[in-house]
Amino acid sequence: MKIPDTNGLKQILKEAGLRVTAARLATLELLYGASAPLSHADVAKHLEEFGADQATAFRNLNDLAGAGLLRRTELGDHIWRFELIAAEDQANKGHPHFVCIDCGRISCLNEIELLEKVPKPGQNTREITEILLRGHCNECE
Amino acid sequence: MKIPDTNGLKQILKEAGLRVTAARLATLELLYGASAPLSHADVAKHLEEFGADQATAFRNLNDLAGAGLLRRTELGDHIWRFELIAAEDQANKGHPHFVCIDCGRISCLNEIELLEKVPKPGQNTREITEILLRGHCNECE
DNA sequence: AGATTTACGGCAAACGATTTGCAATTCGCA
DNA sequence: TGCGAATTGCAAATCGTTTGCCGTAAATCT
Repeated sequence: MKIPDTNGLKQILKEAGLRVTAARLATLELLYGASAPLSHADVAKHLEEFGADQATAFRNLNDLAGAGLLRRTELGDHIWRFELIAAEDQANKGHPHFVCIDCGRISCLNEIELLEKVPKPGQNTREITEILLRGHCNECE
Repeated sequence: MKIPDTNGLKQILKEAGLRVTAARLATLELLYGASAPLSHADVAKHLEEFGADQATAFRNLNDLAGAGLLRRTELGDHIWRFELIAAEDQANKGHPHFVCIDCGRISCLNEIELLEKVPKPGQNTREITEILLRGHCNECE
């Protein structure tokens, strides 16, 4: 994903009706560089290097999610994770996630065929909002 | 679902390698009568009438789930819920599950095409062991 | 640029859900 | 019936997350 420069990030925040602060810029920047959803703890740890507090991380993530910039998901391990809602992603519902049941790492899948395959409503399913796959990742032998 | 009598429940516990205790029998009985997954709190409240402790409820649910009698799910509200794994379900495991994030009910999908589509290992995924879909079911308007 | 308004950040304490340590009790088996 | 291991009760600890309070900084207006 293309990472906007600082001015771009400021723009994004302003358009969302949020004030531009160092913590928020750092949060957005981190998320733009991430390849999978990040937990509150991930972001908080990163922000601590800037002297920012856990509570700030939590509040900002929730604010950003509330403003529609982030998606807040729960992948089955009782930890909220946040990921940018990419422009091309806003149109559809989001991509499948993969959880490694050994190391817990989360990754994003972009297999479009899968997305198109699944959401057809069945006899029980009216609307599918999330696809989650579990298994073993390549790094856990 | 047909509810086994007390002897049947004892049998189930023994076969799972668990000791038969009053708390476990009450837990199983409650779950057999439930029409949707129950939370720890639901079960704990029920067990308190028998003088049993919260911790016992929690431990038993996890033990039963570990023994393969219950399924532990997360509906997106950060509360674990437990549901009996039906006999016919235990036999053919490996099919995708669908969780209604409104009522919590879990249904089994048997769309083979999906199964074949997904498990091809990607750059992160070595082996996929579970497919979980979340969304709204037809009965929750 | 300076004053004003108000959102935001820092810190610590509160919170609910879940887990754990430990001693006392109960279960299953010989 | 008695012993050893599994289970329980109780309280305290832990985890992820939220909140209150007050000082600070960002946006707006002049």
